[in-house]
Amino acid sequence: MDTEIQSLNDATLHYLDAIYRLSQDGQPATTNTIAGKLGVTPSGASIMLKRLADRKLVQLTPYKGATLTPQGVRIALRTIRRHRLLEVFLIQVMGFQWHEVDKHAHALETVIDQEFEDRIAEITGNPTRCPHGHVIPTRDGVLPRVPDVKLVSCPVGASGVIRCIDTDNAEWLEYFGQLGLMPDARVTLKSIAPYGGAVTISTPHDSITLGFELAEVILIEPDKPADAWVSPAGRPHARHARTRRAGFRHKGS
Amino acid sequence: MDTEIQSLNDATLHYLDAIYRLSQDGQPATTNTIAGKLGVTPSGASIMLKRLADRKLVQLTPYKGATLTPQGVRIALRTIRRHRLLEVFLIQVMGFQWHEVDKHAHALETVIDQEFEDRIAEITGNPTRCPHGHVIPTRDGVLPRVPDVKLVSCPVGASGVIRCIDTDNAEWLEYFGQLGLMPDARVTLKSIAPYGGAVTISTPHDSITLGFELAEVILIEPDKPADAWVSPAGRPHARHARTRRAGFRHKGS
DNA sequence: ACTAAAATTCAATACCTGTCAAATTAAAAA
DNA sequence: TTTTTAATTTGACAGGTATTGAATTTTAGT
Repeated sequence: MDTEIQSLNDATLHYLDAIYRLSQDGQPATTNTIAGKLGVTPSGASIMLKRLADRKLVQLTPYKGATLTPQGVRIALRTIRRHRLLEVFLIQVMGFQWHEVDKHAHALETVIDQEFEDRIAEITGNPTRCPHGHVIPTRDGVLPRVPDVKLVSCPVGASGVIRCIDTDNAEWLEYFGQLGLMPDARVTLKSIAPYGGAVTISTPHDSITLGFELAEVILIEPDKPADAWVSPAGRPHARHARTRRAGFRHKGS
Repeated sequence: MDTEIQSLNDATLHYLDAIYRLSQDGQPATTNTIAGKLGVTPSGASIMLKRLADRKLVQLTPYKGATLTPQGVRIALRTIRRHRLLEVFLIQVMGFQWHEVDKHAHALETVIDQEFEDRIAEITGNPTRCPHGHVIPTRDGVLPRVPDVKLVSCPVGASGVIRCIDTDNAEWLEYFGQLGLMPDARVTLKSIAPYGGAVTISTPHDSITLGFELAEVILIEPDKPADAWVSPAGRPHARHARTRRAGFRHKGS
């Protein structure tokens, strides 16, 4: 009610956007990663973080990192909604390719207003996901939960439907596009070489091998819920990798 | 070659845009009018003008006014092209109304890049005029000449086709829209009350009376070229009101 | 030509976002 | 625990755009 998005400028919105995405894993966003994502020096980011904290948009613990306040989250989700709606629009209406839209959406997301956002949403048919599969926050600022899991955290043999290619790297996206690895594609995980090695996937047409780093950004909705997966020893896998550092533990119990 | 548009920021582009349009009548744009158009104080505009002059984008004569350098013109025309293409796009593709588009185009014109401009041009079919009828500069920076003349500078009885409603006042535009006074409408000038009084116009359907200030923004392409008009005394009218202050002289000789 | 009014510029200052280099704090290694 | 390394913050400063209010120049009126 107090701080409204119209009164904030590009820089602020981009910071909030970045912080939101970097802290989605539960960990606060660090000064360094924020600076990296925004292309400024850590000093610059540090100064700006303090300013945002003064404005009660972020919760800052010096030397530890930043999280958004509820205010900050609201604004970040608004910007993220605009970004993702724009991406849909840019592909659907303007004929851009999916690896081109992020940069344009980034430039536009901070200058469009509510009227424009609403118009885009209407024209594109109120989509719930962006072209890469990220969930679009609703108009009233809710980010719906989805059952997406990392392909590489599924057991070998698992199959499902790609829901999201979770990267903003245009080159990677172009490559994924060429391979047909995009939302709605069916995939089966064939093998993962140990210690971050190559990942082999099959689609109805192909067998594809990717580096681990690349494969890691593929999110799927598995045919069987994660709960049903059973490890060789007969124990169910942990549902989320969130609370622990890695998705897999290679040592028993 | 030297100063490229990508390296310039919003403020600079908006200034160049404003100066271009204010100096289109041949007179340099004054500090005051620039400030007024941009919503800043004259002091602010003055400072900025000096900065633009340092960058060789404007030709500044202190206390007299500013004109764009060829560099400045190039950039202004680029921005104006983007603005007007965006206006077409906003109506044609996004369904906005013609009195709404100026503000959105203004916000967007400085953030889109060449690729985006080209895409819009293509989608909208490379229009030559914006929805209000202003000529769109070509991609290589040429503003085509058109035979538009002020309706109120035509002799009573003249008729023609509206080519441009030359204002960015949203309320006026909405009103003109309601009256059907927009590009392509046929009109005949019925009367002009002297000393800036009411102007009466007829369309195929209506007879409309407007205040002089409002009527002044209507530009038409007359059925007969201006050269053919003959004043009561038998001498042809001046072709352009440019070199003199007013379109009309009420005193003889 | 002289004065009053209007337009313009200047001076001092502010805000925002950034930089670099130095100081500080936290985390990791020995 | 001490030392080394990495991450973060601070300080000093810059660039860009604005403000207000005072000084100046131009224009218009008598």
